[in-house]
Amino acid sequence: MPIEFPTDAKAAFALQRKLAREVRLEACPSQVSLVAGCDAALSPDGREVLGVAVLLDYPGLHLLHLEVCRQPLTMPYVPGLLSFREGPAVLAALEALPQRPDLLLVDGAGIAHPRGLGIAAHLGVLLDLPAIGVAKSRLIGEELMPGPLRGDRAPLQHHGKTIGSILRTRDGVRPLYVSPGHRCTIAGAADWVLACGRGYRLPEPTRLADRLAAEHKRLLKEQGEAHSARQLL
DNA sequence: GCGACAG
DNA sequence: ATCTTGTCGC
Repeated sequence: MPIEFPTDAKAAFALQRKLAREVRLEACPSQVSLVAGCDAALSPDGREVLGVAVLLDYPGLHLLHLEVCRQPLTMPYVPGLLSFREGPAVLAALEALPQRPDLLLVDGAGIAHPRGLGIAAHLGVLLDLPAIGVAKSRLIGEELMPGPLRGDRAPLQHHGKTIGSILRTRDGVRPLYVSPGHRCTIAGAADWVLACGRGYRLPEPTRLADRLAAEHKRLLKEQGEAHSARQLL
């Protein structure tokens, strides 16, 4: 049974507080040759979650492998409980990768979360992999703006504590909210996100996972429409 | 009670 | 996330 992802909100809260204690903020890996990225999308009918995991080489950042896993949607979107909605499908995709990555970049928050366990931290702990949360918008923390140039960063603080970085990954473009997920430091997380960048706002791992998730969803939609058309003829 | 709120 | 066209700027 998927004890990792209870459907009940009470159980989910309790599990987050428990797993948050297992998060380790240590030095990020120095030797990285494989980087993974993950994201999710909804199936065309909105009843399933498409978990997507990609494996890239480093520092080349070329796509080596793509894995897509479909799981039934069991939870509505509730801020703070995202991992219980997308986690099952994304975890399955990550576990299906042919090799274990040295680092994982996740579309979503790391420890910059109400209970310290955003989806990047949740997945990082479950897989015991160095993980980084790369969010496109803020979940918690003060909205301090970094400088306008790529690489500029401002501390993401909450209740006086720094929990991540607001990082500018492209000149003059909206910053990303980066926080460590597991086995990584706050500074190291931002450094790795920049190191995995290829000129776009999103670092390659999550950018590819993002794009391929949308691509796969579109394919499913076309297949569904073709099937419906045949039924009519 | 009133706002805020990853994807 | 998802619904959606054109449009301003490098």
